[in-house]
Amino acid sequence: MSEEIKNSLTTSSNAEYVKGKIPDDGTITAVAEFFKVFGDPTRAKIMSCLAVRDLFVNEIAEVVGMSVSAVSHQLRVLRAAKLVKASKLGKEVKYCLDDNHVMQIIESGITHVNEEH
Amino acid sequence: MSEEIKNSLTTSSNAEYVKGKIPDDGTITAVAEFFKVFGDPTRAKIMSCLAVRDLFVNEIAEVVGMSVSAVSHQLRVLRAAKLVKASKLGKEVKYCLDDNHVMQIIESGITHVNEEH
DNA sequence: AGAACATTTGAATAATTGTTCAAGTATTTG
DNA sequence: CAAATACTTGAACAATTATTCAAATGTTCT
Repeated sequence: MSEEIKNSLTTSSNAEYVKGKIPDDGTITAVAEFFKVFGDPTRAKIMSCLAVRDLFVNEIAEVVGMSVSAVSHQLRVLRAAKLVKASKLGKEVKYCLDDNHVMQIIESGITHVNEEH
Repeated sequence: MSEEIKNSLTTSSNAEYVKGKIPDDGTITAVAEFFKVFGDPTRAKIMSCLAVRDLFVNEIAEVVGMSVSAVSHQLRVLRAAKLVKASKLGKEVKYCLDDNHVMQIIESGITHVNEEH
């Protein structure tokens, strides 16, 4: 059978079927955007810290071993993603995890990387 | 009480305590690396497709609306991360998800972005 | 062997991103 | 009020990355 006829019967309809089954573009973009936030070691480490205990910015900086400025920049990203929450106490700012399943997601990542293939 | 003395009692030990409780740097880096792969809309879409049905490269390209070359480049990333698997059938290559909980992770992402705050 | 097809690969380019440094805001303390 | 502290912000820079384009590989079919 010629390639042309074969394509008209199989290839196109296979793609068409899948197109109708996957999430819409907006959802997929949002999900990718969400995971991108986890995809940086500094941010992942910050979230791991806050899973243990609420901390001030300078404490986070000490734990992750980076400048306060660098940490602050990343905290802004995490705040925008609604993954951490800030509360001002005097001149200090205390940060905590904002989302119940943040740590659940990180842990599923840890589970994955600890598996051998 | 002076800041200096206060710091020697509280700030440092708080950071020290958390340092001992978080995963080691290697694990955190690996986890971040893992999530980075999910953090691109093209790759997320490709994985969503393969969750529906195993597909050839040209079919994936048609579904995601990108060039075969661009898709092939991303498939290489996904293969390296052991998230998809390739099998050659004649001159075509069929791809499928390689990992049981790939879709589980994407779905936890979808759940998150669908939640209102 | 040669043409057609499916996929991969490498180099180039444009865009995004993480960190640093310097300066800014806000709060407390002497 | 001035100095010190805690944090944020903006600009600049280096590094990474996604896509495109052209060329290469490998397979099937005549």
